[in-house]
Amino acid sequence: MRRDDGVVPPSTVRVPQEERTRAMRARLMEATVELLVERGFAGTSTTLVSGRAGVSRGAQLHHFPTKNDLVVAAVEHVTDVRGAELAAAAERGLPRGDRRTRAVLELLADHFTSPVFTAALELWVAARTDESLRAAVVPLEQRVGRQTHRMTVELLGADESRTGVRELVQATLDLVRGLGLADTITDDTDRRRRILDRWAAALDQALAPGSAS
Amino acid sequence: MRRDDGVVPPSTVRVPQEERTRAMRARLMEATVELLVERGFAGTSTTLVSGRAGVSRGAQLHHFPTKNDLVVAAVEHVTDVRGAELAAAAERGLPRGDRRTRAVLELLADHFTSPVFTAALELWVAARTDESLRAAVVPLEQRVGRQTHRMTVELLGADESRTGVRELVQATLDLVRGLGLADTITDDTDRRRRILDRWAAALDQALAPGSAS
DNA sequence: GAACAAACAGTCAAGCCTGCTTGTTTCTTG
DNA sequence: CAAGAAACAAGCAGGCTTGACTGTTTGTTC
Repeated sequence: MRRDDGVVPPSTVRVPQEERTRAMRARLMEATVELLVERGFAGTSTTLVSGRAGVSRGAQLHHFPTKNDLVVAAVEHVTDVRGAELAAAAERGLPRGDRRTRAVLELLADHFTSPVFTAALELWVAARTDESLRAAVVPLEQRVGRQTHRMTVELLGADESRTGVRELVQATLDLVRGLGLADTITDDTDRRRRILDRWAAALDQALAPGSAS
Repeated sequence: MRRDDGVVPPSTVRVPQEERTRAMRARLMEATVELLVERGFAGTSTTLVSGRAGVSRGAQLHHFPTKNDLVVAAVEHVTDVRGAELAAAAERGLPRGDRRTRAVLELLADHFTSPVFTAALELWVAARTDESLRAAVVPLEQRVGRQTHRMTVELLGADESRTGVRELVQATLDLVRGLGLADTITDDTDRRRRILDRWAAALDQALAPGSAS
């Protein structure tokens, strides 16, 4: 038996157990997302996850009794992380003038083509035909959806009190979701760029203070 | 051994073998789509398909040597059928005036929330992580995508020679794809209606002869 | 420092899925 | 009408996955 294989801190070092537990859960969830992206939901066996995370099978089953528990927790975890990253990126630098809308769309499109989206897609599709999974995914999705919507409204500086504005923002999010889906099996970057260019123009026109719905 | 269980024509009746073969393939493909919708890709075992189709396992393997062959053929089959239905529906009745755009969107949205879309979604997601499956799905998807695009342009009466029009049509299709995805785990009918109302307005404004990109 | 609880490691059995193999029926061709 | 080829039926074996079980180590509390 080797003691130190470079992954897990050797037990001779005193580390608070709570901290180790947290790290172990994090490794499990991250390994899960990686495998979700690489192999899809069905291809993500719990054995594979524990192997990649460097966590024993027993420990894994202790933290996440079932595969569904593990996968839902993993997607929720990375979604939160990614949401924070997105907010930070928006905070850092967004142009102020008429190029702002386009920049926001770029940010959203990046988000909806990231590994996080891919993992979430796998989860959605799996949840469609798995009752218990869906029960966990639907509320998660609603929460994340509302959050994303709120952020988009803010970034675009849209006035939701005007009729139709809310729907336009939602349409924008559904559009990037559709674009994200198209990008999963084919590299769609060029086409996406042109579409977003055009949609940014249409959006600016529709959101402009002067236009009526 | 029962002879006539009401599913397969009894062999005492003389039916051209070519016809029986065709019917058997059709039953297999239809059962595949049904199961794809009900249970997802991973849940669609070949045994289940042959059972539901009333076809022996040997016959199934004769027609479709692998699961991938079967699934791709099935989705292609229903896609063609559905495409024809859609064209027929468009042919029958579409308003002429300013409500035409909205009606076209309705048609598209119906298409992208139908069982056919669900089955195709399962196939896409599965193909993402299965090399051989993707090799078959990508060309199929391109063919269908181009066809849908062409039809949409025609139905909308859009002038693709103008810059940006092509991109708006594509955006519309990506939007309904995104809406279709959202509809798979939650009933999204009301929200979709409002979004499409608003999108139709934006589209009419952007496609109007007078507007510049 | 001793006892108790939680976390963890490794093994195992049951169940299922895929596709191959063997044997039978039906159609076609000379 | 006979023989060969194609289509079809059914069973089966190998491989994999899931989650449960048993025993050990680590941390906490009195």
